[in-house]
Amino acid sequence: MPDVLYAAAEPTRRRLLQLLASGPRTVSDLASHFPVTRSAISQHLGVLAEAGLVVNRKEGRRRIYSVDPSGMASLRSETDRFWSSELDQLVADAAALASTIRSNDS
Amino acid sequence: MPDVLYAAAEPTRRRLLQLLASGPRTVSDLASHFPVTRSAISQHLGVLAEAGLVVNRKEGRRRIYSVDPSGMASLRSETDRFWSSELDQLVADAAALASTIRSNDS
DNA sequence: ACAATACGTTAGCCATCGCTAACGCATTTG
DNA sequence: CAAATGCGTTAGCGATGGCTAACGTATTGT
Repeated sequence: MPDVLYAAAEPTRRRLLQLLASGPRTVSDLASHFPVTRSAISQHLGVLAEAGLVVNRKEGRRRIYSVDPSGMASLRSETDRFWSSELDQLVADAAALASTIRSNDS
Repeated sequence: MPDVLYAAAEPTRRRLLQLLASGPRTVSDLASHFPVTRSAISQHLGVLAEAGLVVNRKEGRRRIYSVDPSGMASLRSETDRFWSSELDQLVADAAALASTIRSNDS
């Protein structure tokens, strides 16, 4: 049970999840959006599946991947747990300060 | 300019950011919360600094690290950009389905 | 049956990562 | 002044990561 956040952090896998957000896709379809081999995409999908973020069903000779909502929910909760109230506060203060600076532009 | 999300994903660095959320801390103070060497922590802090997530000021012979609010804000925006409306919808549906199942418990 | 398609799997390469051990540099303390 | 403290830096090691090339396996089309 690998760390979902760690699995989702890799740039290629992030894009894969975003592509799958619009609906189920085949491996070749997904691979066509990347400069790397289909094999590489297949391995990335394997990592995502192992982390519980995607599932796949076989349909004829194609394998169709889709997002696993429950896995994504646990990813969501883990990121929410990271953004503690203190961190949120810091970010909010930074945003307020930035807008103050902007309003001082000459 | 390394990928902020990738830099923040590493477990030790995540905890470092959470520790720093409660306020500025010295390197030794931070290192005391981990099973690894102070050198390792120092290098992790270097990665976080390079990603713009933390800053440090020298105070006597101690170096005090704190969260860089603007860097954390960009991390925040990048995670928000990841959670597209489609992904949010999937997670929300999963939560609704889960509660439906729970209410069917015997 | 045979070729083509849509995959997964594996070996192997090279880069990166996290880490420790050892050292060096400034700063404070005695 | 010398010793101690608080750090950064570096070399080097083992492990992991992402990738390609090559091959194996179902499944479909002709």
